[in-house]
Amino acid sequence: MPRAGQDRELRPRGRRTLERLLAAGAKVFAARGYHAARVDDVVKAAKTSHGTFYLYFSSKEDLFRALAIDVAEAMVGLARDLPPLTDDDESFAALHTWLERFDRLYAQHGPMIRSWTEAEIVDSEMGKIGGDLVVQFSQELAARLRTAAPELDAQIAALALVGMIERSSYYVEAKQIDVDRAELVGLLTRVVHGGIFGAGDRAAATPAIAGSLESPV
Amino acid sequence: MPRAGQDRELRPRGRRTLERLLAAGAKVFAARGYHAARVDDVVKAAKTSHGTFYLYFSSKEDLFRALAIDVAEAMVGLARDLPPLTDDDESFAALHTWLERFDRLYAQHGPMIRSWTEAEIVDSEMGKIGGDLVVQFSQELAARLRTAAPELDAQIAALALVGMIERSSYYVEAKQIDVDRAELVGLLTRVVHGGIFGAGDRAAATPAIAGSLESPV
Amino acid sequence: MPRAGQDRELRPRGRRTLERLLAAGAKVFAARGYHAARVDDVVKAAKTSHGTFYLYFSSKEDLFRALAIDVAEAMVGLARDLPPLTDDDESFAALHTWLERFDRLYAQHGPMIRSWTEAEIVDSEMGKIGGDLVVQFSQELAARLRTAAPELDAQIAALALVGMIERSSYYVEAKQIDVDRAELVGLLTRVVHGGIFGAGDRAAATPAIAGSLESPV
Amino acid sequence: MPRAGQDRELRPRGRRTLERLLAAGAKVFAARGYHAARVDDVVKAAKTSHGTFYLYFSSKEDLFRALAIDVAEAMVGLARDLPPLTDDDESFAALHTWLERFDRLYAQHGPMIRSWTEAEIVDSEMGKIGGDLVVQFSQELAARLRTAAPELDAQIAALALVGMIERSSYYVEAKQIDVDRAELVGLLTRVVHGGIFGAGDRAAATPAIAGSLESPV
DNA sequence: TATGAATGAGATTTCATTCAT
DNA sequence: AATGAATGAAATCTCATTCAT
Repeated sequence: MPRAGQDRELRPRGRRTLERLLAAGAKVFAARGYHAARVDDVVKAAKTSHGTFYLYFSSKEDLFRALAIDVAEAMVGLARDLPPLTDDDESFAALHTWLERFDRLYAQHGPMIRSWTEAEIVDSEMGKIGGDLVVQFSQELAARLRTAAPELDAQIAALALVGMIERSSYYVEAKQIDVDRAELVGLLTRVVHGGIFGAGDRAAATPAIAGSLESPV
Repeated sequence: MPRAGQDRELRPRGRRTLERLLAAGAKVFAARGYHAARVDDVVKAAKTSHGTFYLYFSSKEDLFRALAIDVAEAMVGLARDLPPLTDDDESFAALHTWLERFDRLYAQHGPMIRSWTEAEIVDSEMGKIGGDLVVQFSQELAARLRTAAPELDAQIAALALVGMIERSSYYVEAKQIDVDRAELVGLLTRVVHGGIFGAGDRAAATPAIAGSLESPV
Repeated sequence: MPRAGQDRELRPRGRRTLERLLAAGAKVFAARGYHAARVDDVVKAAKTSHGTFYLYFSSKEDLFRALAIDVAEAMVGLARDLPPLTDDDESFAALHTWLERFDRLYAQHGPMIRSWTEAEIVDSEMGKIGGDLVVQFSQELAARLRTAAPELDAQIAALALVGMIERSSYYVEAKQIDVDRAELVGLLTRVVHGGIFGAGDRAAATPAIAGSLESPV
Repeated sequence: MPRAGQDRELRPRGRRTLERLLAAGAKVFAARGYHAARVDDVVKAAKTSHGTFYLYFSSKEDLFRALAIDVAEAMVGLARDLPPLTDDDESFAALHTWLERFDRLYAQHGPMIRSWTEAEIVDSEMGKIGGDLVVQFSQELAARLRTAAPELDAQIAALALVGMIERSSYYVEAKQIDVDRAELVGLLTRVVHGGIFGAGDRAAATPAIAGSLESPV
């Protein structure tokens, strides 16, 4: 019995069925999240049957993984295209353009990315692609930051900035707050740039601080 | 049967049981996440019975809500204490102190907040609490920003910064990345401050941008 | 520990509590039926506690039995008062008066009587009182019928008539059909009387019938 | 999951399973009554699984309803065949034949009807089906009565007679009393006929009656 | 290749009854 | 005599996965 896996040889009919299942999965996971998504929802949306589903995927998680990998690849590709960061108008414009691409990609894949967190799938195959998208993203950004703002801890700064970008898009996408996308991108560009190049050395202003963390709450 | 709700009159014994259940809930949700958490895990951790659980909470979700509201309240309280923002060392130090408090609170409630994100997608009411929290947070921040950086759209900027602060803590807490807490707080302070006061007007650098959003993907 | 039973010595306070529980039980069983009635409903209605309930009754069934016995006694008392039946106006009027009493009693105890069937409590103590109310009732009626209409099988006829009387009241009481009580009683009187004294011998009209019962459906 | 409802398209296998479940339901409800019947009993009797049960019925009540509707339909069909009633031997014989059919149908569905009574109290929709049945029955009878005995209130008389017929069968079926079926049918025929045509106008015998209803109990 | 049907472990929830004060 | 709290067996229902055709 040829078990699961969408990488086996497929004839045209099978290919179409696989496509339908993937599309249906994307739709259902986006609409209901990983846990609330029912295999039944997926097969109904794909106009096929349970039996067929398990012909193409070994489990619900397997389908999710297939979809997540696509998203991850698109996102990792984007991360690689992050422009070098310098304190001039050209770099600013390039960053802006890049954030626009991010925004569009997020608009497309946001729901899946959100389900991702929910799915909590820690898995080797997924790891191969990028373990965590955020890590990949922040590593790319960190590389740019190391030359752009050597006085910042590139690793942490990258993390913070990726968090900002992702969450802003998330809030907007989830419609928890209603703002204009173009404005958001414009603002993000300025704040990211400002955060990197406008973050002067205020060491003098925080002398006793490290210690205070150890003081009682 | 005296149905659910932890707001009915309680004797010492009942109060203790309630406390045990809340503590157990926090522990279990933190350890396994909302979906994987079983009422059975909770009652075992609280060393009580299923029946007793439903004496205090009408459902697993109800318990989660009770815990989430506690967290939300603590967080909203913190938001109110956000200091005014000006471009000087004093404000910088105040922001730093505030971010330390945020960090500690997040360290305390992080696991719950993570489960929250997970629960959110399925449950609308839960989403409302979470959404409200973000809104409250960003409104407080927006109020400070309006005077601090009038050239930024306060609403959006606040959203972005809240996203950054929250996500950074989230990533760290989720141990996806291992960084020193004090360093994170220091960096966040600098990037937030820099993002606000270092975000000069680069309008000239983005002339054709609005249009580009309308171009096909 | 002085277990259950409402027949133990009771001080004034205890007596009042018992009374409240009985009243509450009557109300709750009437409103929701035996199975849907919750001990909790009863103790709430009686403004007392679960613990107290089991001080007076050994179980939910025990309470039901206590109430059922009261009803049964009232009904059996009524059955004994059934007047002799003769084919004259005097007897007709007496029957009418008796059916009025039945109607009133049923209005009072109907809900409990209905729960009775539902409760399906077959029990020795209950048996002592009357096993089945219907049996007692129809026996009394059968005794009157034996002299009134010797050509009818008194046992069966009594059963049928009791069924008619009880069900009519039931339908009206359950408001499944809306009719005037006085009219119902008037009509029942006429039909019962007519059924007894107007049921001439039509043996000739049913010669081959007994056999037909054995023919296939 | 293809949710419940036995009206979806079914292949032979599914049809057989459905049949098995219906048969098992009838058996279990008959044997234990509505409340004491467990879904587990049903699936065991049908030699299938819980999961399968819920594939065909959304709940225990749903199964009961399906069975009840079958019974109701059979009964309503019978009601329609009620012969016209006139005061002669032919009509008497026709009524007798009809009551035989009723008796057979009741013998067949009696156990379900008994469970019905039990379920009715709790469930309103079920009550509606039961109520409807009585209404339909008595309406058919009332139509015949209007020409047969215009001096009786057809509506109420029909109700009373239906009550008698149904309850007699019920008592016998519930084995509360042991009588010969043929004799019961014979007697019912005579009493019904007598009740209709032998119920002379005794208005003179009940002058003060209406008022007496208003006197205190 | 496809499918409808079946499965059953496991999750949540209820509620009569008992406990401890 | 009274009570709030606790219990846990038992019931219903869900749904990812496998079976049989």
